Amino acid sequence: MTANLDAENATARFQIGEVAERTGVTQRTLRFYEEKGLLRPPERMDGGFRLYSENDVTRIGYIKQLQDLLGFTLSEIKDMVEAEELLLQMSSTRRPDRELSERLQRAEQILGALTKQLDVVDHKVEHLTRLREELHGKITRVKQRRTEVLNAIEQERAVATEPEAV
Amino acid sequence: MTANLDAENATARFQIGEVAERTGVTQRTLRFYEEKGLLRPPERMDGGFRLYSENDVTRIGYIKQLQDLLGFTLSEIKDMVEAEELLLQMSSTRRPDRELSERLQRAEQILGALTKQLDVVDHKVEHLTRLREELHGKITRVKQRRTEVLNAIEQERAVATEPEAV
DNA sequence: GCGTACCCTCACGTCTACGACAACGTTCCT
DNA sequence: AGGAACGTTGTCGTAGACGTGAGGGTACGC
Repeated sequence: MTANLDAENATARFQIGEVAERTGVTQRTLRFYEEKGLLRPPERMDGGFRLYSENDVTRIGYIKQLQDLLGFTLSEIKDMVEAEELLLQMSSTRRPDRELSERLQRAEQILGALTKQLDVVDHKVEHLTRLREELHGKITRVKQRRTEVLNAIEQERAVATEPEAV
Repeated sequence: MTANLDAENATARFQIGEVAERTGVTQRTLRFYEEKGLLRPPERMDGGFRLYSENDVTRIGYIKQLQDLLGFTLSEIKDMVEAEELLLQMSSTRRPDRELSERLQRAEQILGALTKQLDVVDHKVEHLTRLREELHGKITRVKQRRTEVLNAIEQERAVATEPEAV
């Protein structure tokens, strides 16, 4: 049982400060995510310092995306990244066969999560494009009004400048 | 000075319960929005019951949109709806001229808010479409894996069914 | 004129997603 | 070996966005 040289191996590790800087989230947030199960507990140095992998860094970006773009709560995001986790496990699974039905079940589970995300994304895009149209309409109308007002000002100035003769 | 028969006049009024039901937000939330300046204080019946106009109802929907779709905070939304307010006032302004520069300034203000919104919408759409592509990719990959697993199961079954002769 | 459904204003509670210390240990460089 | 920079686990605080009663008034159909 070749120990746990699980997929990520000779890749670089970063400690929390660097990760925070690179991802733009605070150290507190990183620990918080870990505490909430959004990030698997990273490795530690002998002294207890956290060591994140490149993989973790991308996952953090993914979490931020789900949060900022889709407006998911952290507990929803947890489910999502768990699916992602499964996906990674599936891709790099070295157990060659056996438990085929289990692997199938995982695939279905991941598919479920992914299609759910896609659904949300599609809905959002749809609503946003609708909103975009509305905004466009409003903006052109306001611009119209603005030029009207500008013309009025123009006229007023002309009248004021003109010598008071009738 | 024809009293304040401001734009909304002989239109129907609804009390808070009905508005809550129609808009899908709680009564508490409606009062909260009012308290926070997101909704102008509605009229009241003699007894003090709130009376919302159709206009208010649409505005509430607008607020929800800004919150759910764009992820704005309520204080940001407040600015937005204030701009909307100005837009309505501008459209229905019966003061025919005078204060032209003021009207211009309002137009600019509204334009600012609207273009800001449009910016956010565009950014969101862009990011979302990118995310959509990623999801699509992942989904097809997982489906690929799934069919592989299904084939493997198929084969296993075939082997199991086959009589044990070599 | 009374019952019931609806509404009012406080005021405190809650949940999420962290921020901000305190008190203390670790690394690493010189 | 010592000190600056960095990290650790608590614990408490906070801002935003409401939820949840308490205690009481209002609308209106019968």
